[in-house]
Amino acid sequence: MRRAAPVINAIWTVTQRATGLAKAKRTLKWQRDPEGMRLRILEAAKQEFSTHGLAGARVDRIAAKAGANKRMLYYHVGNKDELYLAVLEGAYDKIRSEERGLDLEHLDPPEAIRRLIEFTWNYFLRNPEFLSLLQTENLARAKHLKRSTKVKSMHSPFVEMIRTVVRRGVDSGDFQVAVDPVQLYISIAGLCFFYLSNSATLSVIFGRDLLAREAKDERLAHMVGLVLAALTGRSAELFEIAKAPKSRAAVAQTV
Amino acid sequence: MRRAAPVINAIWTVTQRATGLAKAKRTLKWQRDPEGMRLRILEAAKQEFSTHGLAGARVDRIAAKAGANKRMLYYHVGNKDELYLAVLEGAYDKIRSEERGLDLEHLDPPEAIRRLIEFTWNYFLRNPEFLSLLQTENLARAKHLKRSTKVKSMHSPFVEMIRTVVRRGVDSGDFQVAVDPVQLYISIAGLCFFYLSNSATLSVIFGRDLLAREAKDERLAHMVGLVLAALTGRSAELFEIAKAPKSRAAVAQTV
DNA sequence: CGAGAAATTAACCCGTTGGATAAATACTGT
DNA sequence: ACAGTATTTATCCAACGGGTTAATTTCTCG
Repeated sequence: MRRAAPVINAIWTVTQRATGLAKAKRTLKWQRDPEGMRLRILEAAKQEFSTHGLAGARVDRIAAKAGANKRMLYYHVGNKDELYLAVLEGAYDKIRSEERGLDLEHLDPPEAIRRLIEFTWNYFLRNPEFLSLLQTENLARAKHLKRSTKVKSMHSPFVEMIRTVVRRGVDSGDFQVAVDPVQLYISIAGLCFFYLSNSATLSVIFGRDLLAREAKDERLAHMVGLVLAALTGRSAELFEIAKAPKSRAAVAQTV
Repeated sequence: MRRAAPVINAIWTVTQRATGLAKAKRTLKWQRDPEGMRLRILEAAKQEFSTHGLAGARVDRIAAKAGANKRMLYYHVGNKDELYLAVLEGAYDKIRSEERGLDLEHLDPPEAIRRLIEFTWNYFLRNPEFLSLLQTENLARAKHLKRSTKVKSMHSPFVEMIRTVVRRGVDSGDFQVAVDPVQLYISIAGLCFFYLSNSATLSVIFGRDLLAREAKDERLAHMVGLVLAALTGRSAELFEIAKAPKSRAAVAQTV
């Protein structure tokens, strides 16, 4: 916590006065900005909850990070639990909206699956807080999520996407099996999620940095190869295609 | 837990006096049992840390659950952090020892892989606290694990097992690719881990109980099918074999 | 421009919690 | 049996942390 709220607001104020209003009649100690404040609070809370978990999160730290007075959290959002739930809902909202942007319908089935895996992988990489929040919420046995009608109404478009892609793949002969789309969805998410969410312990156990550039590339190739091989039945080719020369060398080394 | 320390000790004492020593000269208020005490403390701590996480765990609750005076935790193990690390080390020690008991060498490769998946799945099912502890530790970015020379020296025998199994499978023609054993290990663990550790949120999202008997059976079948199909290249047959009639119906329904 | 509402700050409250201190009791070897 | 040590109990406490109360300041609109 580098700095308390009033300071930030003071800075803003000074700047605005200097540039915008020329000669202000008196010194403004702070400035109103309810929407901005709410956003800063939620952003700060997201950081705090994802790095410290629910119980480990500190309300004072959230306030400090948001450049706000602690009272503001309760004024704009609610108590710690409500704050946490708001963050969680925001996180689900965000991923759902990005998921909707992914159009798999016009791709040929194997390519669609590849895209799906890549999206999931990259989304997790770009939003590590999402992973942490899910971990935290599961540690709490989804206690809060269960009370959220908002999240429950946000259906992922992926299940339906996968369903049609798989159907098309089976019809075209690309795929050999009509997997349950929910299972496949969970498998893809799981392959990505576990590697990233557990990278800290796994890195210690294996004595190598799983988040290094090469390791991540290799992992993506492996996952795409694994899933597509299972669906198409052509493992050899797929694994080869999936792997960059560098990665193949790494495999040879460890195998 | 069921009973507080003094009570347990009192009961023990009474029993022993009544049966063993006939007429005890005076009433014992408590009994010494350093080893037992330590075990009870660690067991209670495991429960507490796995259900509440590190920050959410309460030292007083651990003491109560262990049937001990709070002071005992510090006397026998150490402060909260040391207690947590001891629990974590115990958890790793346990899984490693069970892993060592799994002999895959004499099985034909596909069967070996199936056994491996089943073991992992069942171990996670039987030891949900292990999953929680890992989640907690990863939330802490493995801060404690990094300091544990003990855990770092406990190498999982699985990587080597997988390496030889894969090699044998490739040689025999059962497998089409020589996957990196570490990647495969992580994938198998991930498929199992994610489903179980995130079952709470996933169950809410999908509106179905992922821990119901049938759902679990179906999941295991799916995972075995997926991995073996990828390795052998014979997806259709494997998925069919893997699925019980009931599960197949479920798939048909959702596909 | 000024009064009332909205937003923000400042200060405090009080139960909780990890940890510590000291006293009491049980055990062990001699 | 008894002295010395190991184990356990009984209290205490200072800091922390979530939440609240009350005062202050800014903004809006008639």
